[in-house]
Amino acid sequence: MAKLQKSIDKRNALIRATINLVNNNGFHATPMSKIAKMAKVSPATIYLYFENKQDLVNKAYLEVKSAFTDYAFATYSEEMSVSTGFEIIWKRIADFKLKQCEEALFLAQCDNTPMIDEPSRKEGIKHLQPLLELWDRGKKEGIIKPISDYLLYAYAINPLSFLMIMQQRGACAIDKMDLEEAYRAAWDSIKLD
Amino acid sequence: MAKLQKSIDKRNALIRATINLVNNNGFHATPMSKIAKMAKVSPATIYLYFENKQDLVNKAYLEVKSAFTDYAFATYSEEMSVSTGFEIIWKRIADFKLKQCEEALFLAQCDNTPMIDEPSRKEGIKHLQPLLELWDRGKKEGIIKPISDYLLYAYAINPLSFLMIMQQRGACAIDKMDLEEAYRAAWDSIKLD
DNA sequence: GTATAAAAAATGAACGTTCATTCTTTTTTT
DNA sequence: AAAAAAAGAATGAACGTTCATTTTTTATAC
Repeated sequence: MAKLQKSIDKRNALIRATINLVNNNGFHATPMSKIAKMAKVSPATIYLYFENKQDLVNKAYLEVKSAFTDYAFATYSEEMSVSTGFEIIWKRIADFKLKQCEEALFLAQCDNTPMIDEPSRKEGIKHLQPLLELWDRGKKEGIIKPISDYLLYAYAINPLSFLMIMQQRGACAIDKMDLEEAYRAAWDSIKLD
Repeated sequence: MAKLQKSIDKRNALIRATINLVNNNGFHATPMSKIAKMAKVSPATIYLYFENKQDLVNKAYLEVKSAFTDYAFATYSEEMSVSTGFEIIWKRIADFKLKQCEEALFLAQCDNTPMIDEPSRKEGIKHLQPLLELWDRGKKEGIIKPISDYLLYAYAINPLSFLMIMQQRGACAIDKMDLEEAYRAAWDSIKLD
């Protein structure tokens, strides 16, 4: 137990260090030596936990993505109405993106650069399935616009990524009012009529 | 003339090569030697045109950003009504983002990573001034929601970046109908009432 | 509990490679 | 023939990864 515990701590420290450094410097400007230093570990030790640098960043991506979607769907259940379900999910996503900025910023960087390899990227997308199913249901019930998931995502979810980045850079502060407003805009842009 | 012409050609070739390679590999995974090769130039020659690699990518960013905003505002004039002006600008932005994918993708990557240094990033933002002024006017006239420019941008413009990236990755194809729909959603989410 | 040996985990130094940049020479332009 | 532009080769630093050892943990015997 003690042994396993310790290993998990180190693994977590490595992932956290990776996220932090990649956020500030980008993937290729983050040397393994710095990751090791921040995680208080020898560079060689990283290779006991991960195959190589690419594997480290892929795993970091997938873990953060999982944490994100787990959080997003934690209070949602398929019995909810489409509009309630969407509101619940949207607000959880907003919460995550604006409060767990470090993780959210890392995901944004992963999604906007060639940093993550294609298989891991594909794997990451799968985690959004519950949202896509909700949208499908909404389309069948005539509540949500019959347009592609990409368009729905672009209108309703993606604006949150932009706001998160701006807030993270200190360009603006998003308050509760803003979020209420943003939620309404999101719902208005995907609901039918 | 011949000499100057030749120089500008080489400079352009270097910028284009940078954009292309950075899009596919990221900034730090794009060696000067490859940029030189793609531009059909010796690595040493790059340093006759740019101070160093950072300078090269900063200048590439600023030039693409200029091209983008020039295109966005080319058919807009301040005499137009707020709603007409917005429609004109929005559709030009959409046009640029979805047709000049290479440039647009490069900008997205610059805006979402620590690749560009802070002064150049600040400089790049200035180019959006006409849009911000239009929004100011709209707010004063009671046509546009009295919320921060960041929120307006997040709702109305940023979704286009997401769609561009998805289309570029081959995940989806955006057609004229989609764009008409997206425009309406954009306007609905920022207009007052 | 304590001593001991085998196994596992962790380390710092070293290796080979790659890269941004510079240097020296050659080619082109004036 | 002088000056400017361009080139390829060279340089030194930084990087990802591996190697040879050392330290820590685990398992076993008393």
